[in-house]
Amino acid sequence: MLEGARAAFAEEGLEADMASIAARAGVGVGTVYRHFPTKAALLTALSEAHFGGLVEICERASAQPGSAWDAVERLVWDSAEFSASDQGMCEVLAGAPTETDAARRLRELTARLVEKAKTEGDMRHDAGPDDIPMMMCGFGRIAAAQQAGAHLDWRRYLRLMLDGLRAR
Amino acid sequence: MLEGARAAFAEEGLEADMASIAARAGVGVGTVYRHFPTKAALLTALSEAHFGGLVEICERASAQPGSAWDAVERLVWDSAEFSASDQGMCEVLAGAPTETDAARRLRELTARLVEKAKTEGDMRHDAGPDDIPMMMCGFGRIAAAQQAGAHLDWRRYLRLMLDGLRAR
DNA sequence: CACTATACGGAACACTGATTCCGCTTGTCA
DNA sequence: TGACAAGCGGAATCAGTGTTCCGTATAGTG
Repeated sequence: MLEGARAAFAEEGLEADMASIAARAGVGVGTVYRHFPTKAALLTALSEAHFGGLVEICERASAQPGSAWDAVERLVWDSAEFSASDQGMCEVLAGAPTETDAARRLRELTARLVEKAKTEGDMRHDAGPDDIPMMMCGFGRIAAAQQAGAHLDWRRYLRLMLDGLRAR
Repeated sequence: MLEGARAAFAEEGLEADMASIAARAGVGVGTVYRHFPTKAALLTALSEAHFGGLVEICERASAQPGSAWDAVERLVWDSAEFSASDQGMCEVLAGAPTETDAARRLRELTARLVEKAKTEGDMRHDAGPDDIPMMMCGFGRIAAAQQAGAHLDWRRYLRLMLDGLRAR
């Protein structure tokens, strides 16, 4: 059920309609509504799961040996790879800051890492706690556009952005 | 008429409805349709005008004395300032690449400037012709989100991005 | 097997927003 | 002044999509 919805949002973006979601899940729309009261609730559940995955990626990156900057690069690339093929989640990343537990956790973890990388001298001294979320917001837009056919390249975007964030 | 529509899109974004547009123009919806066959046509006209403004900014920046890199910085900041307060145009910038004369012209001008800045050695050697449009795509998303209340900062975004684009 | 409870599918409904259309106003001309 | 044309406003219409509801199928039970 969740899997079908995920597939629908992933391929069609957030405007995927309930009929399409239900079809992919192999059920009728009524059945979808028996599990989730609204489309928004369904999307929230999916987003929360995705952000949970991002938190895990972030924790894994933080735990790895090496500098905080290495961890930042690692989490950014892994998060992007984890999200890029999912149009729906890219649109969520590009949207207004999500206010769920996992999203808050994520912001906290990235802010901490940024702080550490600054004190280690690898990140520009004026980096702020929201720079990673901001970068991922832009990433979401560019990845979604790319998936929709624009000839943009999110890997290139991240390369530029990370270079901009690194200490000179 | 165009002015009313511009105001509506600027404040409410692209989802501003025809009733709101008509109201701001001080006319009925029928009158709007007497000038533009569809909402999309109206938006296209507005976009074309905006891109015309961006082309002008770009030409002015290119013509100024100084390095090509200076011109790039100038055009990026001026374009952003020119667009940031208009939610509708930010969404257009963030959307799929616009296919109008002015937009194509703009891509051409920025690509030329990038090429020049590279040969002058101020821009990273692997910069591509679409790097400026890509940057402005991200800008559009972040500026629109900021205007909608998110605590993001498009000036900061551009600062990072430009630093990423500059030669080390 | 007959009966009931549960879950399901998808047609019907409700709402939103773009587009159309018609009666009315306003200005022009004889 | 009265007939007519042009332009206008905004109610009516149409279409797309989220949500509800009900007849039907299924599984469990005595």
